[in-house]
Amino acid sequence: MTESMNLDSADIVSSLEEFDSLDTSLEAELNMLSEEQHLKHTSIELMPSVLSKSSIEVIKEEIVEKMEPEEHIEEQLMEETIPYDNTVNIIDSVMDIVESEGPYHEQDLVRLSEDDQNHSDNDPLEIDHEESTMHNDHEIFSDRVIDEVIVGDEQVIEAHESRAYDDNEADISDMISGNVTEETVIEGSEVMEFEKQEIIEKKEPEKVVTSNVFVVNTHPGTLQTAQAILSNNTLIAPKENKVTRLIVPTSNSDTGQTIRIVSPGKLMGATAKTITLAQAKQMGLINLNQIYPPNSKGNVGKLVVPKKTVTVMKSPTKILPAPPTLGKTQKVVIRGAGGSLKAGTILTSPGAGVLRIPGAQATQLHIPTGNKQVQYLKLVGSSKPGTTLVPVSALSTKTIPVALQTSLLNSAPATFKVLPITTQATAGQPQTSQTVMSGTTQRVLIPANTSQMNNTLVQPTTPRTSQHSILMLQPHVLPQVSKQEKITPTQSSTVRTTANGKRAAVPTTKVKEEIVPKVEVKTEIDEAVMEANGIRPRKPCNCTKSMCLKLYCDCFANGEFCHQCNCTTCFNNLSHEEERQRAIKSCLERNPTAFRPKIGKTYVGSEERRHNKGCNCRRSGCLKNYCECYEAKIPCSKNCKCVGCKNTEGFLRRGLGDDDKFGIREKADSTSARNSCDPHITGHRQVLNLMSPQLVEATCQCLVAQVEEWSRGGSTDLDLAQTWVIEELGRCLAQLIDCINKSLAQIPQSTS
DNA sequence: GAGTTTGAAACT
DNA sequence: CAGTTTCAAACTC
Repeated sequence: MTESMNLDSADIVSSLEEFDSLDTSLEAELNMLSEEQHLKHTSIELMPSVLSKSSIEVIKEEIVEKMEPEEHIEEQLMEETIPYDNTVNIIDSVMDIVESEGPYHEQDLVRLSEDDQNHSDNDPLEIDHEESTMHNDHEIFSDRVIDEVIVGDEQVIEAHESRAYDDNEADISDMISGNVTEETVIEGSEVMEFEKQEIIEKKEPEKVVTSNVFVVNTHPGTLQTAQAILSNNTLIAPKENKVTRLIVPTSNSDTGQTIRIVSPGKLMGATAKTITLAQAKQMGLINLNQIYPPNSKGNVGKLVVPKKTVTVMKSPTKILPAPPTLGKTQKVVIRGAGGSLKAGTILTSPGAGVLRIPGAQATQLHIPTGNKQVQYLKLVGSSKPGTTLVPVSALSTKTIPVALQTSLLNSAPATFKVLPITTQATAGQPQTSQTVMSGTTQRVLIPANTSQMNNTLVQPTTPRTSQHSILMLQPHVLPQVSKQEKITPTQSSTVRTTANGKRAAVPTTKVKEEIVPKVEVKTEIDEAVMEANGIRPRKPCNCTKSMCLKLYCDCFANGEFCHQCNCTTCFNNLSHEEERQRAIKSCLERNPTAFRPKIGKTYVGSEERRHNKGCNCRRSGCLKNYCECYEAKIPCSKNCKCVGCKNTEGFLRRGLGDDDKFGIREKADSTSARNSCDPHITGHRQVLNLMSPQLVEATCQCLVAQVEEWSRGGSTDLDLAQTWVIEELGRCLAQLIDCINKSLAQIPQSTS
């Protein structure tokens, strides 16, 4: 990953943002047009071709006509969603797409990422077509996710209404219960001769006609196909079909027919999508090459695979620990070429389910940014013994630049378990090569073409990837790793302290290669070295009364499941996910930022991290670990309300005399690694010392801390992460320059 | 390891 | 918002 990934991520984010408004508009439009129907049914509406400009104009007029007599609806929608004019703009946007050729442009409905475009010729593209909903600004996660499921030769787009981590009671209830309230599937598949014109031309409002469009119940374990009822030019899916699959004849895929998916939504009443078949084709949703001919049974063809969905996600504004996955679908996108599993394929597994990938296929896993559930990928090679646990660090990277090695996937299908574990994974999992820790997670930086990665994961060979991969492993697996794997001397790592200052960490990260410099540090991964470096796994908690569901519990406060703790009556685990979610909600109600890092940055240009809330120490002088500031190895700030504070030295600025809150200056901790500017060393020697590897390392620590902080904050905004890192780099450079200047200014004095 | 101290979190 | 209680970690012996 690296540049390509960055571009890809940026483009994805951009695309999502661009589509957000359109999606919202479409929803508003559909709300107006099909309000009555979609309140009761999951329906699929077929519309005449809108591919031509004139047709679009017609539709535009129809929309206007339908909107005008319903001013109350319009007003409501304008309040909650978009201005009316946007609806027209949507049509224009659709028209633009129809008129354009090839991959999208920025002004189009969806702009393809660079990565996607690279594969657009041959590979269907995955775009999550997520239903947009109107949540308040406090929602934590995007509320809807569309997952694409591959079942054998079939692929289905499922539109889920995912959990909304929100203050909204209903949303929280959904979140807790794990309900999936909406699943809509479009699929071209085994279809009898489809008489499009017959359907379209039947416009008698109340006439019910059995169509040749089939709605398939795709509930697990069932595959009940029923002919959809055609009513008022709308195909009404059977009401009991919670998950429906529209079967469209292949002959229609290149027509101008419009598929309108109308599904009941809980938050805004109804949600809907309109996609023309031709548009879908052009977008890659429908790949004609994948339309299989009817089989020997005559009217049953194979499938038209809508390979693309479009996901619109709102940037999360809250962090939430380890969301539940019960009843949810996990999605992993296979990138890269090779085999029958083409790039862009989206694999899903229900809950902590299993993804089965045909052998020798995958080259890269992509975790959608909105998929908060997928935090670990447990790669279980059926063709090889052992498993590989691949944690996804709060989706800080959208793509796991980890290829599934061919050998792992050869011949027999590999099994991929998506484990909804935050940080404390199950012990005893055989792991990969060298690991380093990052607080609750550990990252592995794997040099490209490392032959030692044979049994685990290797870097994809696609040219857009860089020479490194990241694996993030749990601290507890380190001993196992050290026993199983040989250390690669060229592996890179850094040592730093996490945002909350409580965890020693040695992350190696390539989240933004061009931003985060690498520091070569030879590391032997064993506990002795870890301890010597001040690295240690997160401490287990000892909670006895809080059931680990209050912020007293560090595990819970850090958004982690308890694992190998000494706690009693622990509810901070998957077995008590419902209680846990309630507790999370409760904490968030008390303090919306409860799960955000306590240690944050000051304003741009500032040099230090600081405790966002500040401490309130009275007796410790802020010189014991009782003090959160001291524990985090940062000086107390103006945010603190401490009494008799002696923790006033600035991080990396000790001795510079500019950060003494109370004029008291005591060395707080001799073991602290925060001092990169020793005031006792002056002159050229000081300058040289300043330019030491330690300083570089410290700088990297700060940069990595930014990424981690961003990650822990639950944000999926890569631009924000980049901004943070750049700002931090600027601060570090400013500090360095400041130190050098001051050192140079002391040279005449020291030498004289 | 038991008891004490401490301060954040939770509660009123 | 302030005062009090609860809690678990840090600390001391």
